[in-house]
Amino acid sequence: MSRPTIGDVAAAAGVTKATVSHAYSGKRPISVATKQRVFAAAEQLQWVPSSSARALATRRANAVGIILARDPDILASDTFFPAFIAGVESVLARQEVALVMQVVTNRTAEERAYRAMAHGRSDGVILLDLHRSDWRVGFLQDLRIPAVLLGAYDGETSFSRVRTDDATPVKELIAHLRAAGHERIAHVAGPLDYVHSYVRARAYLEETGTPELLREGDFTAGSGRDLTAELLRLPDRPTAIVYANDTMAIAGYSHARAHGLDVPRDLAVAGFDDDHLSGHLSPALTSVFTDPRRRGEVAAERLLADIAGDLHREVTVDCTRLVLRESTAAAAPTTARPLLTKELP
Amino acid sequence: MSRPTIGDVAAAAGVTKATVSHAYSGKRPISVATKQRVFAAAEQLQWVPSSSARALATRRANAVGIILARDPDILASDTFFPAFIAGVESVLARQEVALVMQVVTNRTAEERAYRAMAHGRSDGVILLDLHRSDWRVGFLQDLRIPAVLLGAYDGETSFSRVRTDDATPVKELIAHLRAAGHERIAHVAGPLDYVHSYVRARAYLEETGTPELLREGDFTAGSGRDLTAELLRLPDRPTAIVYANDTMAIAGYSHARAHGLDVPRDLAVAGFDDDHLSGHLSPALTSVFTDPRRRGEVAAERLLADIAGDLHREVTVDCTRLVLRESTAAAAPTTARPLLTKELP
DNA sequence: ATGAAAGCGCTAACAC
DNA sequence: GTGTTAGCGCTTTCAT
Repeated sequence: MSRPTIGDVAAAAGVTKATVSHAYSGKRPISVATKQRVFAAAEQLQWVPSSSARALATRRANAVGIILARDPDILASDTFFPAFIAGVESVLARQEVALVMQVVTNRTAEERAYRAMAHGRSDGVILLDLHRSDWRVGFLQDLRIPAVLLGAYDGETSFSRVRTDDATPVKELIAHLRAAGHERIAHVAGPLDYVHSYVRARAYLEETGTPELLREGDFTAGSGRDLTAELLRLPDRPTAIVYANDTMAIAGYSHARAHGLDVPRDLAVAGFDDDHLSGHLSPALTSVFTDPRRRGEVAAERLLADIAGDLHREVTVDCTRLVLRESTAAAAPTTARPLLTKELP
Repeated sequence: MSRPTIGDVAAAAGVTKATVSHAYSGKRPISVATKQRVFAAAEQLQWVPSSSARALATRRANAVGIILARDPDILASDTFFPAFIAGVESVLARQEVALVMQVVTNRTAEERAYRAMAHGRSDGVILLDLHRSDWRVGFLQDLRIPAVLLGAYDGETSFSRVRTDDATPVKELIAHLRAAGHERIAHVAGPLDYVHSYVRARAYLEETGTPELLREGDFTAGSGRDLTAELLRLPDRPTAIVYANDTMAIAGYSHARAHGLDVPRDLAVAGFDDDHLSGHLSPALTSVFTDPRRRGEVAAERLLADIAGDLHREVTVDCTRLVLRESTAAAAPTTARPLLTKELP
């Protein structure tokens, strides 16, 4: 006995396949009596419509896709991702839409994956990690598949965008540090071809006007450590550093402390994205909560709307929030303490 | 112009659909010349086979599923999950198999989701978060869909299992603490109906024989804090606590420190799962690295093998590793310092 | 209110 | 080595 099909249910209920189909979809009136017979038969046979057959017939996969062109290692330590997915899923679950994920490692595979998404695997995709000039935007437009872009993508596009204001919290952070007396404030950015990194870095520059204190990292702990070391070796070293994520911030302040600096007394430190452990570090890390979960919800809602035909809208999610903690608590030193002078707190 | 189909390619290449199909699948010999014409036509039309049509015809979705019955909030702060997915994906990517994820919030939705997986959405599923007696095992057996169980599920099943030895690192940890002089060692477990929590707790009991120092948490920071408070209020309080995950451990030691205890001098603390920030806390947290990435790879490989017909095997992944750090570094106190006596380190 | 039949785009017997 | 012809299990006209 193989899996029951709609034909089996129809036979059992003494009707045709069309009736069974309509009993469920409600796309035409079915008498209560037969409806009941159909449901009973389906229940009894444990029938579930085949999603691939339905997908073929309706040209709807009832799935949306996310393709990640990240190194699996980076994915593994990413704090943004699971929360974002959780948000996406909480919306998709309501409509019984599935999420199809694919991680790819090169451009060819990525194109093929997007093509597959457009050709039956999914009804639309969410684009993450946008580059300032992102080939995927034009590519997907050619593929004519609905897409939602996460982030402040500035290029030409008619896709829906879900943006957040990353600039404001950076500026607030700097204002906060300034108010505490800091004058030399550095920024360790993420890769600057990412729009989100770029926006944060630009906000930093607009607010401070000190490009000589800007460094481009890659979100890994290693780059956080190395660039911190570089900044602290500067003749006129910064007394505060704002990092583009918490991982780099932690690695950075660990380095500073290992070299005798006290955080926040000798060096104030702030991260970005508010990792769930950041409040538990010691000193607790000032960060910017960006509500990835909520952004996932909004992106999913926006995509479903696009798929349903309500096209091309722009949504701004107001969800970033500065979380001030000990790592930026103290007043800035009047003179920067020298590095490499080991001393106990 | 709509999306090109295999028929369009066939027409353009001057052959039939079957030839196009076979040119790609290699399931029957096609002359080099026509093969080239076919590929050229496909390339020119940008044709990609429709995955839903193929799925219907072959009864293969070329996808595997993971269904999570977790609260989205828990998912969002889970350190295991992204790394595991990364591992799964790195294997699936090679075969161009997609990963279909669904998060469900109740049993009905969960059953429906598994049924959909079995009926065209996927070719097999990976079961996470196994309970000691898990209804899904029988359910999926009835559905006759390949499945791989992650963890030391002991119930009756013919599904493949990917197990790890969680007991040994717990015992090693306790031995380590004992060697440092600790005599009262407590354990804050995860929910005991989860097999992995249960196995760890049982190992703890076998090694210590002190059920009075065992508490059942739920992996959240809140439960870590509350149960730590409870343990520290004990007349003869523990001098060391082993937690079932890092989040509870952090919350626990933060609580202890807020009440005047020094970690590790007054209380040694160890976590489990080695969150990527745990090495950067201060004191750095002793934990057990469980290589979720590798387990994801093995689970995916095992599932693909099951799908391919190589059924029902049991794989043990030897990947857990004790990571000793400062939080368990110091010698145990000869007498436990009292709680609530605020004092500076 | 229901039935009959024609696809959706592919694969797989079965021919030759 | 290639063409022909049925399906896969649904949805959706077109009838009645």
